[in-house]
Amino acid sequence: MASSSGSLDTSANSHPPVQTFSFSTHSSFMNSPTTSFSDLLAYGDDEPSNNTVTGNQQRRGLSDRIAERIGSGVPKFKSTPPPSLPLSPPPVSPSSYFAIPPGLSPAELLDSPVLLNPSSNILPSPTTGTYAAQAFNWRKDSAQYQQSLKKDDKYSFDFSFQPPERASKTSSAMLQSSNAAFQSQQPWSFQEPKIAVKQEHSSMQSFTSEIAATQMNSQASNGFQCDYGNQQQQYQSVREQKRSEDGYNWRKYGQKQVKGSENPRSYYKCTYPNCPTKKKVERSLDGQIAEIVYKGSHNHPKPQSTRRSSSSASCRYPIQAPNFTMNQIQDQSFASYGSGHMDSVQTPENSSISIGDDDFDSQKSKSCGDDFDEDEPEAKRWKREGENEGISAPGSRTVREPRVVVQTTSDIDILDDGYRWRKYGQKVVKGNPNPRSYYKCTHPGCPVRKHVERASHDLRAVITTYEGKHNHDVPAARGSSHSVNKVFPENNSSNTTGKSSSSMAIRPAASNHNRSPPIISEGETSFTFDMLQSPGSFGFSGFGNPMESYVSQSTDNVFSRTKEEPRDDMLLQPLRC
DNA sequence: GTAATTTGACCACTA
DNA sequence: CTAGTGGTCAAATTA
Repeated sequence: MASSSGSLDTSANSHPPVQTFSFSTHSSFMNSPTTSFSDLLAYGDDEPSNNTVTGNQQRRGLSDRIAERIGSGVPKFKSTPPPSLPLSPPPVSPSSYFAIPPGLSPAELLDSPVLLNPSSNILPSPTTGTYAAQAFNWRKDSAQYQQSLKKDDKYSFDFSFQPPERASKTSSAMLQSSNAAFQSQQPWSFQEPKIAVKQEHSSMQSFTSEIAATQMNSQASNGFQCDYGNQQQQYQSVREQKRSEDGYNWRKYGQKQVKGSENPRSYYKCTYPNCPTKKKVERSLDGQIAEIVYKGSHNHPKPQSTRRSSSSASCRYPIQAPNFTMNQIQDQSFASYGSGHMDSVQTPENSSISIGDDDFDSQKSKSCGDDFDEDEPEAKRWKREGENEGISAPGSRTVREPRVVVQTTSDIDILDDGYRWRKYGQKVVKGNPNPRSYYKCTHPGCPVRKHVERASHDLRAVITTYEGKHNHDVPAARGSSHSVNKVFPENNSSNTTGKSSSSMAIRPAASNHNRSPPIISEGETSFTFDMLQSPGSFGFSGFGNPMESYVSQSTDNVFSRTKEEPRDDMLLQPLRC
């Protein structure tokens, strides 16, 4: 993938409104006006390794970066924790892009795995990277940024934009950031993670997801509790400190060069006692995250924002669990994917992922993708593990099932990911009673395929697995926003072989600019702010279907849609605290 | 001195 | 059964 260094940026202004999403303020939960978007952003960093980055680097103000980029430079963002975001007033009124409901911090939104999707249509497709792209373009310039950073693993991946000053809280700031985040073209687009490097994996796993996931987690654990008030503080504090990317503390317990990838893979465990969550991070040589895969779900709330100032280990885990945490939400939604980044956020329940080994196997054997071979094993394992670990504690869920808007695919569907797909098969694979639909990208010569199935564990969860990379751009948007969606530059890089992993890896946003907000690749869950706001609580109904639901920014009510799944039946139900 | 990271070795799983 | 690969352990190293 190309890291688009710079390219993204300036165009920021140009962000298509489409991407904009408005948060309608109905939800109480979002009420805290204070949270700034930047905070959100700040929340993002995930990499454990951040630590290594020098403080300066890490701390480097986002503003600086932005300045670099927007004005002049491209913010480098990558590994280091994005320092603060000094958001300069958005060229365009943020509001135009979207309004954040009071109480809801954009940052949170960003954090939320579910990215906001301006257009309800948008599905973050792993392959396309739909969401991610926009939201997470930040990293695009990563290369540059990285350079500035250390190159060894130590990079901090902090995704978080840490606003240097809370000033950023200002709505405008928030807006901007949000915009930026959501719009690929945002002024301060961050570098793309080179993730792209491994697009194969990345397609599914981009860190975007991670970010999102993590963010979500953050929110979940910390934030999404009904009382939002605290969050602000948390975030704030967080900002100041270097935070783990996803908000959790991780201990690296291994690193290895895996076959099929030039990128070393690092293994991390959540430092929280007895927390089974692990994650694997592949970084490109330049230090950018190429792939992140979460395994298991956290059985604890996210560490408080103040979290680890210094090293990851020190993180503090809040003892109290949030009343209503994203985790819960996630349970439904993200959890299903098992280990996705979402997992990180998620509670154990989450881990019930449905992607079964079988699935992968079947893919492989069944001709789905060549590439799968490589990925599969891992994915399988993790999935498996995830399943085992998986916990689904539906019972605890507060969240109601989201209303799912199903995009039905007829012959050719334009899925949320912005690409057009032709259904070419359907099958029940071992390990999952639910039929798996198989789709091919309709673009001539494009090898990308994907299959979608409902998680066996949780019908609400839809598992979408992408195979291959798109060798073309996202088709014209079907709705306004769509064009935006494409997140991942499938096209870009060299790898034609994209693998999609079903694992919930987060993949960094693709370089493509015009894409929609960050995406959780696998989970592909998004929810609209509306959802969030939706009365009752977060309304994260969207979460119900982690992968499936997307947030639609659109003013409409929230509704998550299940990706492809024909779950019409599902209705969004507002979450309640 | 403490804590985190690194790194080689070992183990388990799959083909 | 063997080889290959990935994941984890744990001692050594580094910060």
